[in-house]
Amino acid sequence: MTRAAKTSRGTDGRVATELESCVLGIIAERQPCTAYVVRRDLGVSLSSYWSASAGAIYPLLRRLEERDWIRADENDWGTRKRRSFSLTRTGRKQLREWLSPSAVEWAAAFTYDPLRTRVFFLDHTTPKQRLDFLDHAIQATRSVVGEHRAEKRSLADELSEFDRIGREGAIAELEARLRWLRSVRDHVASSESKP
Amino acid sequence: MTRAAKTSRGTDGRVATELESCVLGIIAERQPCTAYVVRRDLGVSLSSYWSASAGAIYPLLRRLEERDWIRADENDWGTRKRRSFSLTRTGRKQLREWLSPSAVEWAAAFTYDPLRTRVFFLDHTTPKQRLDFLDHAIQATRSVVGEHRAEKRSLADELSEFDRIGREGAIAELEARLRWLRSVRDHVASSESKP
DNA sequence: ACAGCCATGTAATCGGTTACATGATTGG
DNA sequence: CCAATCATGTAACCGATTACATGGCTGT
Repeated sequence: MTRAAKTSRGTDGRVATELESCVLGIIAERQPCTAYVVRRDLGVSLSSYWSASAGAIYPLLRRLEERDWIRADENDWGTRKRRSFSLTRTGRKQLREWLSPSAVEWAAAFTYDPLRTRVFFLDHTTPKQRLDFLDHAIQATRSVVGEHRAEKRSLADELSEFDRIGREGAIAELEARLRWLRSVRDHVASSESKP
Repeated sequence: MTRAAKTSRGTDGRVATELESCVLGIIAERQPCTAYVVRRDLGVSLSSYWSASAGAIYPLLRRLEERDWIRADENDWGTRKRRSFSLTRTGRKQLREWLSPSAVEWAAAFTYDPLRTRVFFLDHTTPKQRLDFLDHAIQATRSVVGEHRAEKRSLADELSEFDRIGREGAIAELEARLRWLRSVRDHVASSESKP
């Protein structure tokens, strides 16, 4: 994705990827916390964007540590170490930078929706396939909205204020997508029947 | 992002990334066309997601050629070759696969919005910074919506049906995001004044 | 003739993915 | 005790990014 500008320049000139910043945020919320907690939080968060795979997170945490944005206390746990991370002063600064107006510009311009991308090319299918695609898209989106709503309800009590607000935002955007898909479907169906 | 599943399995078992599929779509629309045209089309398309950089496109086209999804006729142009690409039969099949219901599931689940991601962590800023962030976000989103509207209007005549529809979708989602941001802003402002 | 854009590429780098390995803990 | 799950990592790969190099065309 844009992959365009997925990084934002921080206070010390260092750049952080979105994922790195997001992890900083999670650590801020849960510190001191382990890599595992970071992964789990990331997994249940809205963003279906990152896989939260170990191969992504562990090296990332090492990077953050090297930059002195996070610090780890080690306590033992069997033969292995168990490391709990907290933000450093610089890390907190970096996080605030990520949440500052200066970072907003490109974030606001960001739009990406793989369903919509496909719609652009729908004229390369037969009318029947088109309707088929749209019907499935509507169905799938509906069910995703449902899941989000259910999850929000079931988590209701344990969600922080901004967690709740964020989830509402995701639902609102999905609903807009759904309304649009329906209008496309209607349009296609009607231009179908009377040409 | 989930980066997760940014690929979809095609008819012959081969997987294609979203970008690869998207390029197949562009070639279908413009064939025979050069790499440069592909890049330009991608650049003006809605998706701020890809940079449409040469370093992405040229190797990608080579890949598609190796898989026999596209074919190039070469005509000379000075000392260099100028290659014009068209879809092969397999390529067309692959494109239709990408536009089939089976690909819809994960595409529908995909949500990502860097502004929203940030809102999740807004409790790690001061109240003042929060409002600042939200005001800028609203402003930036408003202006992006404006640009899209203007562009749609100015291109009106040369847009294909689904181009126009796709752009409307992008605008609709941005407007939903904007409404949500405003409600967040109001909420934050009011919970601010009477704590 | 030269500046500036159009156009085609290559090289190095890097973040994130999948797949794998392995140790610790818990529940039946 | 054994299976399942919790938890911590590593290795190989790969698509996309930035930065660079270079050739051809166009207008003044």
